[in-house]
Amino acid sequence: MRVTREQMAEHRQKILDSAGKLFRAKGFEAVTVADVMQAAGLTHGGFYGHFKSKDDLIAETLAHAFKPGGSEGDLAAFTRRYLSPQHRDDFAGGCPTAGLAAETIRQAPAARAAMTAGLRDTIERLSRRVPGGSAAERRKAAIGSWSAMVGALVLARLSDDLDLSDEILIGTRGWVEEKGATKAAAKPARRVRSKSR
Amino acid sequence: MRVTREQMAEHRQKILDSAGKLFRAKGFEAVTVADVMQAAGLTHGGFYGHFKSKDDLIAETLAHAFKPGGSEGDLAAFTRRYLSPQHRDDFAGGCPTAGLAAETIRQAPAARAAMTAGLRDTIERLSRRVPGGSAAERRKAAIGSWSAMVGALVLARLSDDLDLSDEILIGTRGWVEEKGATKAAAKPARRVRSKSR
DNA sequence: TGTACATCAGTGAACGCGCGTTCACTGATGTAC
DNA sequence: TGTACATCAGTGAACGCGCGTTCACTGATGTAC
Repeated sequence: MRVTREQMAEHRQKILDSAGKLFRAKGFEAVTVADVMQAAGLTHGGFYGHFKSKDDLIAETLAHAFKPGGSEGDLAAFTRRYLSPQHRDDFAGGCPTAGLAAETIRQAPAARAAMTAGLRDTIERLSRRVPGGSAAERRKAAIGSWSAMVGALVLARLSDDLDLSDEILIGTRGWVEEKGATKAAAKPARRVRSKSR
Repeated sequence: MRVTREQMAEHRQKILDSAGKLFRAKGFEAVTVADVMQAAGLTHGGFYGHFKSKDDLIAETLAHAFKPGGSEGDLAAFTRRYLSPQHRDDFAGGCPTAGLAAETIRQAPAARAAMTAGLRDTIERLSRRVPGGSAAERRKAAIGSWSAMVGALVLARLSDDLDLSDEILIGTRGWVEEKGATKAAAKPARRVRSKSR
C-alpha cells in the first residue's frame, strides 16, 4: 500500500506529534513503538521506514517539540500560565522540559543534544522578556526563574496532596514575582483551584 | 542457606541502600531486580522474600532514602552545596528528589506517597532555616528556593554543554541568594569548575 | 496521453531478547524435648 | 546442655510476557517508453 510522497511526509509529522504527546504523558519507556504508530493511525511495522530506531524517534520528537513555541505575552503572563493548575494537569500538551528533562538525562546523546538546544533557546527567549537590568542580569533572572518554574511544575505534579501541589504553584509564582523578574512584583498571587484531579 | 534474623535484616537494609544508589544513578526502569540483588551481594531469587514486587521495592526505597537527612548548616551553605558541580555529577549519592521526582510521578501510589512525604519534610526543614520574615513568608521562600534548586539541578544535569550547565548552577545560586532567602545576599557567586565530566 | 513495469510505504506475522516473577531445592538456623 | 527435627533465607533454573526489530508480502505510486 504505497502512499504519496506528501502523504508519507504527513505520516512522519503525525508520528512525531503522537510521540510528543504520548512521551510527555507517559515517559519514553512506558510508550511503545506500537503505541505511537497506532496513535498516528498506522501499524507498527512501518515505523522503521521513518526512523532508524526508537532512540532516533525520541531525539527527533524532542527536536520537533521545541520547534516554534509561539507563546506570546510578557514574563508575568508566561509565569502565570506555566504555573497554573491547568498546565500542571495537562501532561500530554504541557512543557516538554518539565515532562521529559529528567528522563532525557539518561537518553542517547542525540536526545540530550536536542533538549539542550531547547533549553538554550528557552533561556534566551525568557531573557528578552525580563523587564529591567543589564543583559547579564536579565539572563541570570531568566535562568533562575526558569529553574524555579520547571522545578515547581515537577514537584506540583509529583505531590499526591492537592493542597500541597497548589501551594507549590502559588508559592513559587509569588516567589518568582517578588524577585523582580516580572513587573507584577507587588501583586499577591491569588489562590487557584483545579476541578480535575 | 538460611541466615540469622539479624543478617536478614542487614540484607534488607543493604538491598534498600543498593537500590537507592542504583535508582538515582539510572532511574527505576533501567535498574533490574537482579542488578539490585547483585549490588547487595545476593542472588535475584531471594528478592521476593524481602519485597512483594519491584514496585514495592521502589516505594520502600524512597521512604528509606528520605529517612534521616542529617544535613547541617544554614540555608546559604545548603544552597551552595546543593548547586555545586560535585552534587550535579554525583547521581548515585545525590538528592533523590532531583534524581527521581519526575519518574516517580508515573509510579504506583505508594511511591508517590513516599516522595510526597519527603517533599513535605524538605519544605518544612528549609522553612526553619530561612533567616527572616513571618512563618508564611519563610515557607514561601522555602518552596520557591527548593523549586529553583531542584529545577536547576535537573537542567544542569541535562545540559550536554558544560559551560551552560555551570552557568545554570551559578546563575540559579546567585538568583536564589539575591532573593534574600539567605543572608549572603550581597556576596556574588564565584565561578566554579568541575574537573570530571 | 496511455500503457507496462519497477519501486517502495505500509501491513502483520514472527523472532529474539530481557526482565519480573515463580518454584523446587539446599542447608543453616531456631526450637521442642 | 545436647539432640532431632521443622522452618525458612537464599539459590539458580525456568517460565511467560512484552517490546524492539525484522521480513516476506501487498498493492498503489511513479516513471520510462
